[in-house]
Amino acid sequence: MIARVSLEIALRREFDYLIPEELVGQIEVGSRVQVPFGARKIPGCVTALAEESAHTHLKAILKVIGTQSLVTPKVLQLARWIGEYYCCAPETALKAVLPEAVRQEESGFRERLFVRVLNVPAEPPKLPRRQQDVWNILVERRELAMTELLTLAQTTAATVRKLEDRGLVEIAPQISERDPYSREQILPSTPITLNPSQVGALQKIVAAMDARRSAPADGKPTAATFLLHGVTGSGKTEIYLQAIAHALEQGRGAIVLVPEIALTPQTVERFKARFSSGKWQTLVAVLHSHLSAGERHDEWHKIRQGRARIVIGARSAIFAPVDPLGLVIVDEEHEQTYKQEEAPRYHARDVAIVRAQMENAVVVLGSATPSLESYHNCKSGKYTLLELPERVDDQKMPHVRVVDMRQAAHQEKGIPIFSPQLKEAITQRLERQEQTILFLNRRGYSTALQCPKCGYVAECPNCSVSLTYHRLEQKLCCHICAHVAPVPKVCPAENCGNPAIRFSGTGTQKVEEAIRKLFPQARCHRMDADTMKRKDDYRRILGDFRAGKIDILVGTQMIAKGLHFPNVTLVGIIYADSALHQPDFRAGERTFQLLTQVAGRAGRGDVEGEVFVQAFTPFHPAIQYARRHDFQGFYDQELEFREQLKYPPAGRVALLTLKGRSEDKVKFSAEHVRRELDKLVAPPAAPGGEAAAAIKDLIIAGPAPAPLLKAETYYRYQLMLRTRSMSKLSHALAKMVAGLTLPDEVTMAVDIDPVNLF
DNA sequence: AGCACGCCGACT
DNA sequence: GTCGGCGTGCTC
Repeated sequence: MIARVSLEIALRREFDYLIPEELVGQIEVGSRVQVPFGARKIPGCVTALAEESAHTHLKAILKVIGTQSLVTPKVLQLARWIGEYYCCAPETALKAVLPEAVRQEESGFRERLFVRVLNVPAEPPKLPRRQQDVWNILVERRELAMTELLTLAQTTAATVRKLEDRGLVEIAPQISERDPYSREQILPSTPITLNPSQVGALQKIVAAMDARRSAPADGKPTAATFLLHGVTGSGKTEIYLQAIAHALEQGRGAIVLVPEIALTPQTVERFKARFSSGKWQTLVAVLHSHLSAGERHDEWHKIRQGRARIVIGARSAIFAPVDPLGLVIVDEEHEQTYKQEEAPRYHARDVAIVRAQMENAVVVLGSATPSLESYHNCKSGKYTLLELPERVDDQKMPHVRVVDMRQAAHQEKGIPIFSPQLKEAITQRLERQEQTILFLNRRGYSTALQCPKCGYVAECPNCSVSLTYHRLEQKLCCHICAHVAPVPKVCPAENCGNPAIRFSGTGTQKVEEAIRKLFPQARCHRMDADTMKRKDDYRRILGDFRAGKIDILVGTQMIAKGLHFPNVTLVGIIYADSALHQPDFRAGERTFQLLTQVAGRAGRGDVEGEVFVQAFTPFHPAIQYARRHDFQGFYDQELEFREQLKYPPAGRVALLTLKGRSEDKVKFSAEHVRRELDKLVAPPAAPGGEAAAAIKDLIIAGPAPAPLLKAETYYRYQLMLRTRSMSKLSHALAKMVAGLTLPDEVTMAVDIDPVNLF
């Protein structure tokens, strides 16, 4: 018997090995093995079994890693698709499919000593006092971990050993699963009655699940992707829960993807609560980056062993070995965090759809502000649109006022932080004891430090950005590479030395300070990456806010999502257009999404909410459509713009980024790549050879310096490709990459369907 | 990816 | 005469 093995080095080739006598039966497709490779020993994954090989002199597999095949054939197939579509080595794709904690042999299950009561004598045994204390606890608990027992009884292991000598208890090592949510109290919940539009949506999802369940295994899989478009507070989660219950009823499992920041204990609790008891009781596994390696290992194996049928997790949870898979939920499907920014550069939402298709499962994408791509796919009939037009509790949408900051700037000297209107609104809230959220997507105090005399600007030595001034820490920080520099007292430029260097631009620190000056009586708190250093900070501040101990919460992106505070009646967006004028075709879409999401924080109680959007371009469509809560209107006008320039969803984009320490070499290499790409449009007639198929609609832009030319000491040049058929381009790119020779110090990244153009 | 082999320049 | 540069090729 021969095994085909994909090694953990990106060779883009597989190698055949003999399966030694003693390992026959232990090795199957998906097993992880260690094989000899030249003089080295390399881990790999068995991708196929065969009777014979084209090669002679085969070496034998050295050993099997782990007790079970780790990659299921279905996930293996998915990894193959990722390698092909995202134009990366299949080995790179395969590596992404298993968490590091599972791949590492040593971080296995944790064994701990457990004490178990063997028999309770009819007569209570006569024991010395210490032993009696221990015995009393044991009789009540029957079995518990040694460490736990020792803390409870305030004694040492010797006392417990005495009980063992008496034959009353047994001390033995046992696998002890780490439970990252052991501290949370889970109160069981039951399904909530749905309103008519929720019922309609759920019925369609359930019907599709039934249809796919009965689809013949060898038949052509049918697509069943739903886009659940529901405003904030329209009850999407309840639909997810009831659809998952249906999957369990079918004997299948479910994967729930949420953006990393949404993986709060509250979210997880909601899913655990529903399935912690009752007819469809199952474990809910959780996978995200804040777990320890051990926790991740145990959560993953809960799924692999089939004990957990539901997985809730961030991006990579789409690879969870749920089998059979019935349903995949992608909540907040428009979120950028679903795109992995290193190879394999996959988009978890799109991988979800492909995986579901392979496994006859159903996908539900949920969002209040769907991506243009997904909405477009509904219009073209690829997905089915499900609308939840009203909030479940009959709350009104907040009233959004757009404030023209050009006028405010006229009235005061310089650019103000607060318009008179917003100031007035905050005053009112403080008087009425209601809460305010102020949003600004920029942390720090000032965005730049400049000398008014000579024009010097403090810049990062590693990146082409100016350094942000952090006032509390008295530091200049680079928000790209985290470089830190002291704050100069005088202008450091040669022959200048001007002591009057100035700060410009506003960050959250400055907003917080301004609030303290304007409203000294208000209790104000800031929430951004700088104040969220400790693990507990997030929960603590939100707890205080919920309890009414904070009047005004100032924050970045992280306060934009999913928070639900009934007493918040005012939301102020300090500079709504700060992201609008970036060189990215999605700038408008992002701004629309952000404004809608942030505005959704207001008025979730009895009082109608009010939102102030301060902007220098108040008539920009992204701002105006967000003001009117008009997604359809925004979609229509934005699509028109995308059509004109063949940007997604009208076309597909691939971004090639060349990177290196020498700008000249990077630029030269990029030009070389450009010439290679030109051949894809008009392939040179190869005499005798087959001419490669031309990609006639390919548009090549660049090479051009990346919007952020230098980042973390690397210069970057980019080429942007646009076409209607990405799979064709992907293939052609893979071929080109294989035949490409770049200087040692220059690397090229291929990003298919990029979301970040920096 | 890593490591061998191999073919030309500047050194003990 | 040898040490060492990194180009090319191979690993089942």
